[in-house]
Amino acid sequence: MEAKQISKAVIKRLPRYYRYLGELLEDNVERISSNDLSKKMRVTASQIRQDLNNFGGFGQQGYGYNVKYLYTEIGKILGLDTVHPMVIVGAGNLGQALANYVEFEKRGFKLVGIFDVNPVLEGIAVRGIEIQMISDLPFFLKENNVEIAILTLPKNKAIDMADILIENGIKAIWNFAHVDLDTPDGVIVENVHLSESLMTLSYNLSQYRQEHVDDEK
Amino acid sequence: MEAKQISKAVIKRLPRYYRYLGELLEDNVERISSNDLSKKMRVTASQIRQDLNNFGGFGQQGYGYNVKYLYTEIGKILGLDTVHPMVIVGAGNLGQALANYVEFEKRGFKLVGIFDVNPVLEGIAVRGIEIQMISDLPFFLKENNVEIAILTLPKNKAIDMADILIENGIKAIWNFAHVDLDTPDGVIVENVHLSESLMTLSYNLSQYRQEHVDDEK
DNA sequence: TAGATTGTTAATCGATTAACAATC
DNA sequence: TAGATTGTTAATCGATTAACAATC
Repeated sequence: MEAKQISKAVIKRLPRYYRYLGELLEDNVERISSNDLSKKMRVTASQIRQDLNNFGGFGQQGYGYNVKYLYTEIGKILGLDTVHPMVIVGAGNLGQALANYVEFEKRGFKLVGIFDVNPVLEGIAVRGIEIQMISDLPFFLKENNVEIAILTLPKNKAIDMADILIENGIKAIWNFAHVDLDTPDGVIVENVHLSESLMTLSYNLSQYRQEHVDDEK
Repeated sequence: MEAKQISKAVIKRLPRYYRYLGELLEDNVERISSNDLSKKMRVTASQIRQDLNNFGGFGQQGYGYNVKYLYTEIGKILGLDTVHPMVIVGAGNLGQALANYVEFEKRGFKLVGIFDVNPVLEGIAVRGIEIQMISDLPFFLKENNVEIAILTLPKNKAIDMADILIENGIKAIWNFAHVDLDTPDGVIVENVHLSESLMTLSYNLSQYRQEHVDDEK
């Protein structure tokens, strides 16, 4: 099974390739060279060729890459060729907003359940899906073969909930809580730390201003 | 003004240090060594010391780092010691969810306005702030000295809106639209590409399953 | 003073870019 | 066949880790 380990940096770039190829496909572009793509994406052509060759030779000398083919192949690599049932755990503002994100469905991420710890929310429907209590979770996850959980609970509740999710067979947590979850081998965590992203923005803003103090008259 | 350029990797780690130090502070921990912090954060002590020394010598030999002092200093570096008025542009589900994120206010990010292009939304209040139309934006931004815009419009509208924002003095865009914005020098973009994050999760999930096919009986 | 721990230099590791032979 | 462009090796660049002298 020993596939050559692919670096995280490469993986993080794959969805962006996928997005650009999707746009080219919509524009009915049939083929593209690494050089042309590199100009669009503002990366080096060398990087594109290196990245893609981690997964196989998708191109053809003298021709470039077939857009449709490459798009499909990257989709497969990203696991977008199968349907992933998902649940949202935490039906607050963010949880509800994500529940309404129809984009995900297009990529095979199918929301099948929404859960919360707050009894007040029980039975309220979000995009046609009724919010359930955590007590119903174990049965529901098994019944629906759910592997992905979106965790949008506040941080104090998120840690315990992660344990419950893992106990009940969840294999991947998309974590929006401001904590680092500690999970066993075989359970993946992908963090979206919004406040950290905003702080990075803030740093860059302050930084730029400091560097250009002299510019002002 | 020529400060040594600090790498993006370091910047991305700063908010995480800030978060851990904040937690230590809450737990009334007075000092911590790079070694102890490294165990908590699961990074090397060497990296912590290297990272911090980009900004100055915050520690003391034989003692370690004073938690409160270091927390404050990193806060300053991140620009959290000043108030940043912000507007949300795009009052859909995600925009409204972010509007309700009180966490941000604690860090100095103050939501002052919400805008949308859809006339139906005009006047509706989200957390006490009435949604305004884009026509009111130029005056509002100047009046309130707004430098940060949260862009939560669909991608087809986001590009034009970014131009409008920049024309009206916005210096930083927190971009949730699935496009790469093209901005002039001096305007910062921080992307939150949710679908790309979810695809990364999907890749890792598929990958792990493939690598462990043999494990199943 | 002795022990602890930083700040910083040097060594290693990994990722990006450049170059070019292979080949469509 | 000639031109274009990939796949891939080699060179460069940057980031991480290790080591240790400086110093509290």
